[in-house]
Amino acid sequence: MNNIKKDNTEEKILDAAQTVFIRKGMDGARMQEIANEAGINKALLHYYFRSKQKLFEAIFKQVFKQIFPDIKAFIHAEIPIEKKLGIFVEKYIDLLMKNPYLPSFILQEIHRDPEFLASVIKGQGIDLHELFTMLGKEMEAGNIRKMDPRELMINILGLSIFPFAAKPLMQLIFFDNDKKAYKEFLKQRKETVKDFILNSILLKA
Amino acid sequence: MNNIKKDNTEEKILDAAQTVFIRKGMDGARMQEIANEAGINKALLHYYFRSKQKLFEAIFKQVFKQIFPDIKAFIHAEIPIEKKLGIFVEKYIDLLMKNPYLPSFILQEIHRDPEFLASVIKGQGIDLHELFTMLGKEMEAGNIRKMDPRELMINILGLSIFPFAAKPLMQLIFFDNDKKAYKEFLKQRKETVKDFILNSILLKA
DNA sequence: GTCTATAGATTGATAGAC
DNA sequence: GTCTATCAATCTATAGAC
Repeated sequence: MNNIKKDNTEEKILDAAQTVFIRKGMDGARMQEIANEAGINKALLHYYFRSKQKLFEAIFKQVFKQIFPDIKAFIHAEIPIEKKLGIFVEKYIDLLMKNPYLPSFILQEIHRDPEFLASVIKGQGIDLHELFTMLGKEMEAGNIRKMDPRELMINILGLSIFPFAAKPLMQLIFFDNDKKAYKEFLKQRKETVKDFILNSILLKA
Repeated sequence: MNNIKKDNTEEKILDAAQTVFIRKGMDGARMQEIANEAGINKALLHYYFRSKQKLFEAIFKQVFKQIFPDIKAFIHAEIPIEKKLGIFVEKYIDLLMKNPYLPSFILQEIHRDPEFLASVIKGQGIDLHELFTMLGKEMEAGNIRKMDPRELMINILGLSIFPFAAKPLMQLIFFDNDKKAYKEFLKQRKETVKDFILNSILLKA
């Protein structure tokens, strides 16, 4: 009963709005284009969602949840730290390969309306305390190099996200605009990013 | 004679346009706002630059040059590779600290109009061949771990750029929205990013 | 609930005086 | 070169019929 794709109007609008907003951003998106994408009329958008702003906020919240993968599940898993980090990187890059336009959309909107971003984050109750203490323990135990855990997290995110956020530019200057080659490169990064990080932080016995 | 700030109208327009376009992007920027910022009238914008599009293109080209620092100067310098990479990272992060909104602006626009991006890059004649062969030689000589030089470059760029591109989000979730603390964090990254990279790629003798 | 038609507001661009 | 006034196009939002 769960996998049956709803094809009621509200669902169609949400799907269409997500597509258009991610591609064009809040400023660039047009209600007409969203209506076309949904195969309905412009007025219906305002019937279901009061305004462009409200529709956008619904989409942003929905999309934003996706960039916080389910990390709690494996923070306390009984596996070595290098496995944990490896799984995180793989899951994250997998997510980005399925939604390659997500990073640039988020990066754009967090600058456009930081106050709204703050309200969304508050509403999500994101808690990174557990993550940091877990990393701290691994450093104390001498398993990984001692460093600011926030630095480590931002490095992991940067290495994973940047090639997607900057795709058109990187593809152009480093891969001669060869789409296939760049896609292959991104796929391989599930391994190379993992190696790059572990080579840097793992303390060789 | 060189440091005298031109205060003719064209210069004022270019300065104002850069400020507004970087803050709002092409779609979000308004000609009225640029005119206000420049302290002149809207009609004058169209007198100097024919259209919003032409004005934007002038700004983009101008801004884009800044993200390609003068690397040729030190590619062939007679210093060890770890020094070279260190200098590159430091220079790049310095540049970003002076222009913190540059990354998000570029990332936004390369997605919005990739064809224009391609024309700009062609016009700049960017050549990375020398850089790659230099890195290749260092790998052959056993000074750094063997890897795809494009991968190494993208990792360096990602580690340097991402914390600026994602500033509002990172500052919020990792630093409790403490502006000062995040700025200090970014400053320290001139060292920590360098360490993170060298720890990963340097082959210990 | 869904549509057509249109109002109301914003904005890029131009005309014309000085 | 610079300004005021205004046009023309675009876009969000609403009114009203079905």
